[in-house]
Amino acid sequence: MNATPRWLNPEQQAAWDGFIRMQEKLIGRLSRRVQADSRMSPADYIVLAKLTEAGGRMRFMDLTKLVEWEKSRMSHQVARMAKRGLVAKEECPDDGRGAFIVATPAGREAIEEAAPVHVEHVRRLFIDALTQEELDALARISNRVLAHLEKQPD
Amino acid sequence: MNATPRWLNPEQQAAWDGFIRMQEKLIGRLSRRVQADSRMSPADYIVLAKLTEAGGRMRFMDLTKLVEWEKSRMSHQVARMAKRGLVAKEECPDDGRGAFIVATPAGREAIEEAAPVHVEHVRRLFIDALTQEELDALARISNRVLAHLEKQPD
DNA sequence: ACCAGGTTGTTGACGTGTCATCCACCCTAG
DNA sequence: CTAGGGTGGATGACACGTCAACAACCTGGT
Repeated sequence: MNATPRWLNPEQQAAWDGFIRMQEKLIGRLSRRVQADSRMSPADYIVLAKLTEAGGRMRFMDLTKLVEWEKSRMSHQVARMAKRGLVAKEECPDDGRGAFIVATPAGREAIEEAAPVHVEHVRRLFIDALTQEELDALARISNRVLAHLEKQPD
Repeated sequence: MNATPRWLNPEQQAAWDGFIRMQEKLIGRLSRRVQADSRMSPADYIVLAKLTEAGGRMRFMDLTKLVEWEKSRMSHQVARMAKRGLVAKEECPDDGRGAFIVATPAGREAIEEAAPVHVEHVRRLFIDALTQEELDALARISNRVLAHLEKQPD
């Protein structure tokens, strides 16, 4: 009923399957290890990392854009992190709607403890699997795909 | 306070960051498109695909292993899919604990409709971004990481 | 015959992501 | 100065994944 759906050829299929499997296992393992070792989810980690890199105090929307998340996701995430004492919300005098997100001392302590653990796991699970040439090739490929996605509608 | 945590060097960092960004955007886009176009989640898709490939009727645990999921995840997923009429559960005469998962006609219809859409999106978002050499390189790299993960404890 | 230990599969609680919707506020054209 | 549209964020409903615990069943050794 439609002119042959153009299935993937075997090499394409192998590349896609391999990539999907690899990515699932790798991310899964890393998430579990980070969570188990540092009591922080990967989401907590990246938010706190970016926030403290930027001085530990940012407007909500700036943080959202920096991390490249949807605002609703960030809103939920920040709410949970606030409940657990990792960040705090302050209201913004300049803009009545606005909010500042601030890393609490507990948050700073958590990220400083988590960061070396995180990097060790990345090294152990990923970096150590590949040569520098392979890493370079992967970086190039990733950037190609990212560039392609940006040109692509939707 | 600790013998330098061995941060990643710039090339390693670039490879990791690029990979993570690419993988998040790519998977995110694909999931949203598949869901929007076919009313199926990626999880529905893979379960139905593997199930029908295998004849449309399998023991629960065999399906779980085939898809490489945890049994609890599969149990939840199958429950949701059963509620939506994509699969059905039958009990197993040989083993009192066991269950067969069966693709319903609606399930078969759904996967047959979704598959070409899915492959088109994979092609458009991913395959078309890369040359065959790059795809081969990525496949090799993925397999290296997978092999590395299998040797790695935890 | 029995029981110890391994399978099969479910369940509930919880954290997370998405979507749609909403409100409060800001800003600019008229 | 005011109406409308855009922006900053929050919220509620829902799908999804993980973990830990559990119930039911099978299997092998004694």
